[in-house]
Order: sequence, then C-alpha cells, then structure tokens
Amino acid sequence: MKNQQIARIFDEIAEFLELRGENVFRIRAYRRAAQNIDGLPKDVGSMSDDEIEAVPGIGKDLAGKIHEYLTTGRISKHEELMKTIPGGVIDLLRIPGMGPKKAMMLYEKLGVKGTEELEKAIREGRLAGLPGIQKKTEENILRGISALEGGKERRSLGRVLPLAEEIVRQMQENAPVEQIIVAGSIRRMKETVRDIDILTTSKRPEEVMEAFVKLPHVSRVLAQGPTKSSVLTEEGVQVDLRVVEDGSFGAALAYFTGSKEHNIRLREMAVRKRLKINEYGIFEEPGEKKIGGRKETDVYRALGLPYIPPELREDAGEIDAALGGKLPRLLELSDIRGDLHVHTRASDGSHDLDTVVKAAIGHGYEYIAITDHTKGLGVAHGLDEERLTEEIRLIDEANTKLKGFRILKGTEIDIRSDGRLDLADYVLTGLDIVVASIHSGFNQSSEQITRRLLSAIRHPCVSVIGHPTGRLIGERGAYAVDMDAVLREAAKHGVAMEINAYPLRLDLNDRHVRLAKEYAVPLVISTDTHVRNQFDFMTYGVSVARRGWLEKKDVLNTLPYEKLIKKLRSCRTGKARHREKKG
DNA sequence: GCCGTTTTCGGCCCGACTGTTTTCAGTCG
Repeated sequence: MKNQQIARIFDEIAEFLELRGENVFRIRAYRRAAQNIDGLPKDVGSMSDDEIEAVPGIGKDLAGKIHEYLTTGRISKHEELMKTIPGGVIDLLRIPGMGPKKAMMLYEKLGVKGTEELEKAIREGRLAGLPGIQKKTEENILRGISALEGGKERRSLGRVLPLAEEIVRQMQENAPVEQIIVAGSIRRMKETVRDIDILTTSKRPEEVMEAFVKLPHVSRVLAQGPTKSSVLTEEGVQVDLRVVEDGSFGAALAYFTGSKEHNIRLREMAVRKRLKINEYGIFEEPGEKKIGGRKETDVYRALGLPYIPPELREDAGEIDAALGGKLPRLLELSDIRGDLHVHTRASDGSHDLDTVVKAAIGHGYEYIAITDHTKGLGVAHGLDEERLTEEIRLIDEANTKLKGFRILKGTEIDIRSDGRLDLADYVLTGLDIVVASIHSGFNQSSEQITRRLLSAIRHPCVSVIGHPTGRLIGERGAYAVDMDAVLREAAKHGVAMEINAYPLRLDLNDRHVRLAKEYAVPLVISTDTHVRNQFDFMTYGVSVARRGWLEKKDVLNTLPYEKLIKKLRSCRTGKARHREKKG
C-alpha cells in the first residue's frame, strides 16, 4: 500500500507550507487529502484516475501528484520544498507549544535545524533577546522536548479507556460536577487515542478545575483556565477537561467529540443555513439568537440531519449518508449472542471447559465456540488430532447436560507457512467451526502471505479467518497481506472474516470492515478469550464493527444458534463441499 | 488546493489559554 507513504508526503508538504506561512486553506487541503488517503481501505495504486479524483479533498492537482508518486516514486513539489527548508525544522513542530512561527524564527535567526540543536542553543543562552521569547518560553520548550523523548505517541484504546473512566469516577467523587462524560476520540472508539477529553457541567466551574488539577494521577498542569484545563498524567497521557453550562452540554459534547473534520463539515453546513454552531449552542445569524444546544441531537436537527453516532463521525461519508437517509442502523453490543473464538486450558487458556462455559452463560450468551490452538503452535501447547478428538468428545458430553446453551466444537487451526492447515481433514469434518489463523512467518512477502491466506480460504473446512492481518497495536505491524484479494476470495467462498476484539489486535480494523461489508463478506466478532474476564473485550470488537458501518445483519454471531450453524461454513454438514462444487 | 440549492470565483469553523504584550499573536483542539 502506497497510501501511507503518499499521505505522509502530503502531510510534510503541509508542514513546509505552514513554516513558509502560506495560505492556510491550501495547507488544510493537503492535510485533508492526506487523511483521506490514509483512510482509504484500497491501495491507490489499484485505483483508476477517476476513482482517485472522486476521493473527497482530492482534485485535479493532488490527483496529479498522486499519479506522479505512483509512476516516479517521488513528488517534485515535496522535493523542492525540502530544498528551501531543512527537513529537521519539521521536527521542531513536534514539540508541544512550538508552532510554525516560532520554529521558522529559530531556524532563520539561529540556524537551528532540529530538536537537539535547539536544546543546545537554549542551554548556551542563544535564545536570549529573540522577539517574544523569555525565560518561561525557554523552559516550556525544554520541557516539551523531554516530553517528546518520553514519547507522546498514540496509545491503544484498551489502555486509555479504563484510565479515562477512572478519572471520571474520581471527579464524580471529588468535584461538584453534574453531567460528566468522556468525549473525544475515545467516545468515537478510535483504536488508538492521543489524549483524554472529558466534558462536564457544573454551577461551580472554578472548584471543578481546582479538583481536576489536584487529582492523584496528575503529574503536571499544562493549562488551567475557568472553563478549560489540561493536565499530564503520570502515565504521560494528556487529559483535557471542559466545563460548560447545562444549556450548552449537547453542543459542547458534539464539539468535543469531533472529529475535527466532522465538526468543520457541520459548521460549514450551518453557515450555509445562516446558523452558527460553536461549543455553546446553535445560533441564528444575524442576531445571535440561541435556538438549541442542551442536547446533542439539537445540533443535528438544526442542520436537518438525523443523529449521527459518534463512531461514524470521521467525515468519511456519514454526512452525505445522513442527508440521503442512508445511515446504517448500527450493530449494538446487546445484539451479540455468543463468542466464536475462545481458548481453554487444553491449549494456552487459563480455565477448563466448565469454567469457560459458566463464564459465557454468566455473560448472557447463548453459545460459544471452543477454539484451542493446534500442534504447530508448540508454545501454546497446541492440540494434535488425538487431543482434539478427545476435546470434541468432552464437548459432546457437556452439551448433553446444557439447556439453552450450546458449545460449538472448533479449533483455531494454524495456517502453516506454505498455506496448508495444521491438522488432517478427518478431524476437521467433526467440527462446527474452524478458525484458521497465521501465527508465524509474519515477514513473508506480500505474494507469499496472500497466497497462504487464499489457500486457507479455499480449504472446504475453513469457516473463519482469525485476526486476518496479525497486527498488534503499537508492537507489531500488519503482515503485507493484499486485503482486497483476501476479501474477494472470502466473499466467493462464504468464509467469514474475524473482527478480533482483543484490544491490542482489533483485527480486522474499521476500514477493512467497511470494505468487507462492501464485498458482502460475512463477519464474526470474537474476543479470543484466554482468561474469563476477557469476554468483556467484546465491546471493543463491536466498536470496530460500528466504525466499519456494520449492522446486525452483517454479523454472524448475532444469529441464534440454529441459524448460525446453517450460515457458518464448515465441512461437518457436507454443505461446504456441496457449495464448492457449485461455486 | 478544493469546491458549488446563493458561487467555476471567492469563499473556506470557531473559540480557549499562554506568554508577552499593553491589545494580541501563537498555539491548540
């Protein structure tokens, strides 16, 4: 995928233009284009010129630059800009509190070309006498540089969401807050987040702010005002708190939830309707008469739109869909009837079958699939044919004793490096579900790894492809799979793709999910539970599905058991083989 | 640089906090 490289170059062009103080709208155009390219589920290299120009924010000029990159591997405008300003100056912009004006001034006056040089210049006192820079600014820059080295990168939602909820709880206990809610990218359930945004209402905002900056997690106060404060936690996560009046809560929630791009679109629509939207409400222009803002729906209603769920607010077509009455009716957590990827102590899970089943029943589920690893995964004590046969026997036995709950006999079978499956077919024909996953050879070429997955999909016993890209957020990237090809093949054979809800995986991701839906690939959402409380991870998987525009009908494990078994491809019933012949 | 139920030209979202200034520019979200 060249998408990420092109997006990065467009972002860099935007930064160079910003340093040069050029037109802010042109800069924004590059940024918007970068984001939209980065968000494309398909490789731009596989798209026609017309398709590329149809991407929002891409016009003739930028389409030409994309074309230039695809044919020559470079964009001349980018290279020309690099000649005028050293690339290191861009790194200065990464320092919190450092913007284009200050960065450019430091470069021009002192020749500073990077963060290390800047730090040295400050220590040598060379910033003294520069306009607009005094002691405090120097201190802030130094602190910013060390924060940068400490790493203020995006963190996984699974790490930050619990922290956000903890802070909300502490605020409820220690401050005179009324309504309080986590907003921002956490509310949109983005897979990674940079900071925590919390919105609250109170009649005594100053007290709220005082309590906030004194919370036990706080290591540093970045800003403190009467309605807005920012702190850094000991974990290095920035938390922004905003206080508004009750009558502004809905407008502030919409504003604070974002995304920024979604908000800009809304405000542009408002201007055309002679309205103004800000975090305090919706106002008629001229006259500033307030016509709403207490509830979030006020904002959408004023624009003639239905309510748009937070997970969709990415300026990724949701506003047009809302205008056309084509918003999806999104999947809900309560639609999920069971979990189709669960491990027991037989391989690398923590509990025996009985404990796992009880936990699932306690979760309100109607069924689970036991999918232990296979022998190829030695570290996980994977099952061979003999041990799996024994597990099947145990499950059959357990099922006879259960009422209103079913255990599906399954496996998470290893896809070997050559694409063959790790167990003989005779044992697979006795299973209700076969989840096939890759656990090794992540560095294979795109051709190899794609061929490997395609051959698994073509195997008549395979029901689901588990964690299809293999990525671990913040630890390991996706393998070089051609997802477009994999999804097309999966649609052809009726093989489901898994949304693995394990917070570090979230694999498929939201973009792939949307593409899978477009290709009518069946989807399942599974937690890959190894310890019983991990059943709770389902909420993350459902969020990915929602961000991928999925409805209940798109997800197999929303079906009751009998219907699920009919839909799930397996070779136990002979259905799969039959289908292959027709196919 | 993009884009069009007010436009193919002339618009392009809106406000809070900081530091340095003495009314505001820069930065951030």
